[in-house]
Amino acid sequence: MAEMYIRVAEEENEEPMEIPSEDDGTVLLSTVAAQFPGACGLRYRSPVSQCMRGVRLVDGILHAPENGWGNLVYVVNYPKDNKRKMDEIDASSATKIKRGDQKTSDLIVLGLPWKTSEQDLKDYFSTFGEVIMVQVKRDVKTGNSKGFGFVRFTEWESQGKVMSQRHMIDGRWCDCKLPNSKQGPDEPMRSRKVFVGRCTEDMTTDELRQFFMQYGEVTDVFIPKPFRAFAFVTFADDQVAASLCGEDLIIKGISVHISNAEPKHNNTRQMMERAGRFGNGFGVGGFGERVNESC
DNA sequence: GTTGAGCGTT
Repeated sequence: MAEMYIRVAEEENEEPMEIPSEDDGTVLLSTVAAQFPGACGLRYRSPVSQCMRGVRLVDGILHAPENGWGNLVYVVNYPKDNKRKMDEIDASSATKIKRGDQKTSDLIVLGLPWKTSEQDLKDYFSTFGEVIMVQVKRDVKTGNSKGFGFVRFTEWESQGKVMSQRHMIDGRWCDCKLPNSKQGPDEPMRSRKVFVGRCTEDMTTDELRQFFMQYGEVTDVFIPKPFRAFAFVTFADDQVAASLCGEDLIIKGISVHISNAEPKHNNTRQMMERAGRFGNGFGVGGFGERVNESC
């Protein structure tokens, strides 16, 4: 069959575009979609009934009406017959991805000279962008640097640049990477409660409540006594809790890490208890029962 | 008072 084109338009009275058919007279949906992204089919106004008719579509192949394609103008069908909606879906998923990708996180700085201070770090990294947190990890007794620290930028671009190169800091080559606590997929969860790691002793329940209120209604704040450097925050909405998991948030200048409130352990007995609800669920000791309650 | 791959007082 000679090369043939059919006339296709976005709307019935718009200027049509000619779309090539295949050798057997059919038209591939993919060919239509190449010109009209998101297209899922074709329709046309029947010269006989004056009604809109759908074009037969089988396995991505559009089949001509009984009397051939003719000179009719075919109109593109979009999912739910609404192109604007498609655009909105695309836009929202795009921004969703964008948001997810552009969240900054703490970077671990490995290989620091013993003498490097937090001020040194801040001075150095500020050349890459606005720095909102630096830490040098030290021995609690001696105060000596452990030779590594953390840095957090405001801008995702700064973080990317810093991660992509080595750094000469006070005479040593240092590396900046995503810390282990951030690697790997964050496991999904349905809990309304989150674990807040790396709390400092001066953080009060009221302060934590005030801070986390910005994300949603807080129904409970629990800080273990004596001090254990972590806390639990429960939200009214599990989606709020889920959205915070994996994030590093800065409270009073301290970077805290939010994660699933389910304890991470590989204790067989506790795993059996959780999985099968063996025993009475109590007597795990410590705060275990608090972790599981209301989850 | 030392050191030089790692991972932040769960």
